[in-house]
Amino acid sequence: MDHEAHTRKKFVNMKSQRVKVEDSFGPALEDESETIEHLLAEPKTEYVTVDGVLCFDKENAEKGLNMEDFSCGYDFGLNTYSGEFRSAHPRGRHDELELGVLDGLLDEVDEVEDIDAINGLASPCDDYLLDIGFIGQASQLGFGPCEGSRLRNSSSASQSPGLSGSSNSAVGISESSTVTIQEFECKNSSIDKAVTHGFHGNFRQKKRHRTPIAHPASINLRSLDELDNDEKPSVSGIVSAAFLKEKRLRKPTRRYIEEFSGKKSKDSKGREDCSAVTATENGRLKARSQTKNHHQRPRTLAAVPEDDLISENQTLAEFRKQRTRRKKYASISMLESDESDESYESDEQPITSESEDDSVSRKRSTKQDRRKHQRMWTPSEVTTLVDGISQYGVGRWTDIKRLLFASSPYRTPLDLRDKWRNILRRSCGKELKNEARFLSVEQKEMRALPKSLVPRVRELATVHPYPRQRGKKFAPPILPIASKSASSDHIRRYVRRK
DNA sequence: TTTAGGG
DNA sequence: CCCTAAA
Repeated sequence: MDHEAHTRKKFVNMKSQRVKVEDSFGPALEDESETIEHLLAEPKTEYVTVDGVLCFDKENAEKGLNMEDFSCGYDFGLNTYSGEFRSAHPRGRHDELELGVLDGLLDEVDEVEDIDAINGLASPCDDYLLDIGFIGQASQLGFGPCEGSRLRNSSSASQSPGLSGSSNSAVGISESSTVTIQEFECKNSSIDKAVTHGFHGNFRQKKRHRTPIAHPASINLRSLDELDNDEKPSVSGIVSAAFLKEKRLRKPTRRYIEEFSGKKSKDSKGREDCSAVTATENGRLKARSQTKNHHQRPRTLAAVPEDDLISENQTLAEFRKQRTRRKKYASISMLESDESDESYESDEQPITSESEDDSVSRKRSTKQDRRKHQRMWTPSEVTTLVDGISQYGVGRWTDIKRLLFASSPYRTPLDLRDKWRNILRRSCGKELKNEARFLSVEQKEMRALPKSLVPRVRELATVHPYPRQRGKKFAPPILPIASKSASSDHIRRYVRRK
């Protein structure tokens, strides 16, 4: 009795902490399962997890699929979990421990996905991992060493041996289970699909279920669609659960169809390397959601690793394009190791990251990926740029980059050009205009180009009317240098501009 | 692949 | 900074 109450309370706390929702749970719930129901319903992620897994489990049992390792490890997690909660026997002696651990686990996760959780629909991946971990915990605690060991076995069967040692600590178990999931995910795509599907589908359907395995492709698409639409409904759990279900039925976007028509033929196992770099990718939306796996290493899966990389490269031509460009410039100058940050670091993310590191990077990548870190132009840089322009001419951005900015990989020729454009705009047009009104004097100083440069800039500006100069109508018609041939051009410009 | 322009 | 069209 006491335990029950205590349990509930703890859970409520836990949930509200994680989802940051006012707990609307009824104060007194008759039986345990009821309680669980509510708890799960609120932050629909858990709910989904359980359902999905259960379904999956059932599916496995019925179909007798040959996914031993996965279904094994997973089943246990699930069975354990559901059993634990439905049994209405919180098992006094485990209560404290369990809750503690769960709490801890959630905390841990919370750190990782903080904001996402608030948004109601945490990014699927996060949930994914979270839930796995959660289940792992539950199983471990609920059933004690027995189940724990089984779980461990299952995971160790397909996973690196190191994890099998963590039989006793709850953390160890959860970790191993998590790893197992990831493992199989990159190992067996069909399973992956099925599971993903299960996770995001079947909200209220405890008994009936679709046949995930039967149509891996469609499922995959659908679940990916889900991933794609990470516009997170900021609704409370219950509502969004329904909403999600609704959304689930939407047909996948064209992009996904295209993208995975090629991919699914080859088992889309590891998507690691794309995930990390999503920051710079064009189709950012989708890739971001894949950040979950990006740390899994090839190691145990001798069979697959290359394959997926290839498919990845094939499908992400754009991305590759960008990346190669960056790499090129990176190779130009390897110095300034600490300056070449995100952009490059992300390239080798899969290698350096660990399980823990994983969460950190994931957080980061989900956050700031809209723009690649904006870097202020230092006066010296500006000087260099102007130097380069006067030296090599306007428009030779690549040359200038290569020769003068070789040491700053983050400045692409494009950046140089943009900067020049800005400089010009400022130097010729109304110098200060209105833009800097809110800036302090210091800031203005900082922002304004070095005085020594102004004359040069002006000079260059007169020589090379870069964009269509609006401000510098000082010497527009004259153009001492280019009298005839170019003058017509300029005239045309002026005409057109107006 | 690089530049130019527009956003 | 980002994106695209042109070259």
